[in-house]
Amino acid sequence: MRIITAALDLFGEHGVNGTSLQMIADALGVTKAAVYHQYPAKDDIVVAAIEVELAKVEAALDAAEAEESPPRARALVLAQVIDLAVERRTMVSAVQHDPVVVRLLAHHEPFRQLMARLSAVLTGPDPTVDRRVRAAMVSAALGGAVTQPLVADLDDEALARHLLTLAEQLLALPG
Amino acid sequence: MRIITAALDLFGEHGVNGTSLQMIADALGVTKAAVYHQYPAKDDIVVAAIEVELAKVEAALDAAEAEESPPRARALVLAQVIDLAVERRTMVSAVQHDPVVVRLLAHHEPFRQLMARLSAVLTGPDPTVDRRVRAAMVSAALGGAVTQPLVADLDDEALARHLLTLAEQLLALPG
DNA sequence: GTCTATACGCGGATAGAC
DNA sequence: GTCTATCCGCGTATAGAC
Repeated sequence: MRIITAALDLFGEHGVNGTSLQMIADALGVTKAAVYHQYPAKDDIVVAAIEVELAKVEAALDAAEAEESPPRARALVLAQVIDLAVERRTMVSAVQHDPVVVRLLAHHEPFRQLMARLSAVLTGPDPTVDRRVRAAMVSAALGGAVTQPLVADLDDEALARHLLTLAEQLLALPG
Repeated sequence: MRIITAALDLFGEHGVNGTSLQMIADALGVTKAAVYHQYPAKDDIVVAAIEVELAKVEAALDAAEAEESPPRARALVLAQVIDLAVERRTMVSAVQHDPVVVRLLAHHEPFRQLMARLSAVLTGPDPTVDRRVRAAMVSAALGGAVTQPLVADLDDEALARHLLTLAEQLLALPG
């Protein structure tokens, strides 16, 4: 678990390919071999790290899907996901687009289903093309906006508040 | 120039760290040494590749900044940038968040100025916090949304049209 | 669980011939 | 401009002792 924490920080800063097992071991003050004892291969560390983060998204989805009203479900998920992204700005944005992560996730069925659930909540029950593009934009914007220099000076609370308002506004369909 | 083209494709697929000079050389059907003859180091290839792409953004900015009306300038830039992003979906999204690229761009003054100009056009002459968050979201959304599975089935023209409408909507300030 | 030691390949990079 | 050949370091991974 300490390995996962250290790995996520390093992945965020250097990317997965840019993070060696030596770096992870150094961050923990142990040797590479000690790390290998817990995870037989580097990919296993990556998968475990992603799972930890996605578990939080899954919890948010579970709560949201218990809601009756789609707009209310959407609001719940947005608030949670935004908090997660804002809290760990660098890591979320970097890992989300990392080619290694993308490849692992594309082949990982549980993750694909999770993303499908997230998309469904964001688009609502009637996923027109317009709503799908909106949902895609919001997904990308939440993960990506948090690292923009433009908003680097905003504290977490303020950034999260603005993002939530604007994401809601973009998803609401006065189009 | 062929090197840059090949490199950009590979960077998009594997990330910068995941792309070796051997891969680039193989893609061109030459040896590593031949590549080194034109670019003394890998970083030089990365910088050159980024410059090629950013030159297109710069051209759009030049045209836009000649406009009198800020909203009209914004619309011009948006249309251009969206076309660029949609046209080369994978590459733009991957390279934009690549840790190596991010680090190079953070230390490269011409790049920083270009990004500042882009931000200025997106926020308009009065960059309130609200407008800055909107601009950050749009920046992130344009580069990131194009690779979302949600919109993978849309053709370039349709995706670009929707993105432009929604980006405009998000930037317009009925907030 | 953690260590030392080591294998093996591939990474970036260079020298020098054609 | 492109080649062959080579250097060196670091990457992942394993073996085996404590």
